[in-house]
Amino acid sequence: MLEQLEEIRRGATEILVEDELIAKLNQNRPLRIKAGFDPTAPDLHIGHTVLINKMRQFQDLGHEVIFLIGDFTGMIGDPTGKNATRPPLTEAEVQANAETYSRQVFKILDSTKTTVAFNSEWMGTMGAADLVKIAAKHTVARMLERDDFTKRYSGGLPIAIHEFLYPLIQGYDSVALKADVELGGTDQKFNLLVGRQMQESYGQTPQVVLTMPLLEGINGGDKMSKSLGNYVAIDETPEMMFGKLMSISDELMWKYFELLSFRTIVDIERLREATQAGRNPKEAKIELAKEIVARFHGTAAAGAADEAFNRRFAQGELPDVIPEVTRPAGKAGLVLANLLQELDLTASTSESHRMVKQGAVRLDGEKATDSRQLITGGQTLVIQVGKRRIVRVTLT
RNA sequence: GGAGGGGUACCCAAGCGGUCAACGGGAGCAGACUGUAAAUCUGCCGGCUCAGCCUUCGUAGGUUCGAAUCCUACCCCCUCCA
Repeated sequence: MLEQLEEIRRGATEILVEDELIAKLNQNRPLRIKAGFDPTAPDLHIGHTVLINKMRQFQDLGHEVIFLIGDFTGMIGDPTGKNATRPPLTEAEVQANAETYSRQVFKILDSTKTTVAFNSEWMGTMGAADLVKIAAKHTVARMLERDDFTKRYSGGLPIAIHEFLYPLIQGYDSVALKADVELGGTDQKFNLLVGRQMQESYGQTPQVVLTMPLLEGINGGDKMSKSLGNYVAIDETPEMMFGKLMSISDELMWKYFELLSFRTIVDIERLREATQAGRNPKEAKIELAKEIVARFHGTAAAGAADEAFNRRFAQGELPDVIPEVTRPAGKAGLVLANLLQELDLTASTSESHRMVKQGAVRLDGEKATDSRQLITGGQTLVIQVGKRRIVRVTLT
């Protein structure tokens, strides 16, 4: 039991209330572990895995993990951490996203030991009277205690009434599932605590709340999220994953080690000391990137991604795989600026002109100098814009 | 219902009759350098048939030689009072 507690604690920010958790563990039965996910985006990113890894841990300890997909609440949009009301998702979008979620999560969780639930199961059939009953269990003052609501309210930003329902429904989910423990990011603390209160109102023993730290996005600062575009999705290609992980700052790398790596704390500390003693931080970052890529794509793919990255960026070689396209050039040929834009290498011809001016455009490795030059048909050439945008085009 | 404040480019935020395609910051992109798509420095950052032209400052009109800046109506947000 003590070892169990030790393992559960690892990496967690907060356990509320730890004594209650001990009491539950002492009952010697599989606990019902709830973790909810909002199906707002079609793929999971490694930020989610911080939590999923913890779920896996509970699973390995013999507890029952419930992967709750908030398909009903998804239509509201979680106001947590938002400074604006979210646009609601349509039922079809939610459905499609939810399916992708449940498929991906089993890259980490053991599917045979996981219960997947959708809160539309009970919320979808609930009548207005029951919803009012739920709403009656909470007050506006308590709702406004929430940091993001307070900020928005005092900052003059709108809060729609239905956003108040989100935490209430999430809390009710715990009642419906009879959750013993609910996991979530630190930003979820308020919602998770509402669950405790809801369960008490419905005569259940309140769940224990365990929060995990939020993983910062690859640009640092903000938390990793789909909408901010600073994420590494778990079904990205090994090369993309590797590249993105290599692009994090040296400082951020250590946070990633802490939250994502399966290495022991001692092991990570050793790496850090070696780096401080003068080892190239790049080396440690490569180890991190390889570990993560290997988790989702296997060791071989991770090694290959490392090599490809090295060839491409350290030695400036062209990537192995270059997208190929064919384009009619017409009799007179095409103006370079327009061609770049048509190939989606630039967003506009204005940008094309700028890129050429900045020396970012290469044709078969030769730096282009005239954005208005005519590219004639009957040739195949490799066009690069910057280091990452590249295409092999055949002009007819 | 009453009184007041506000809506500017991806985000934040200046501007308050011409010198505004619009200060500044963030994000993003590019170049140089390097230890990597780290850090740092520099440049770019509405569109186009690109040294010229066109369309932007909540929406629609108006005043003016000229408006993001003034006027009118409308829409939306916030604060206080009821």
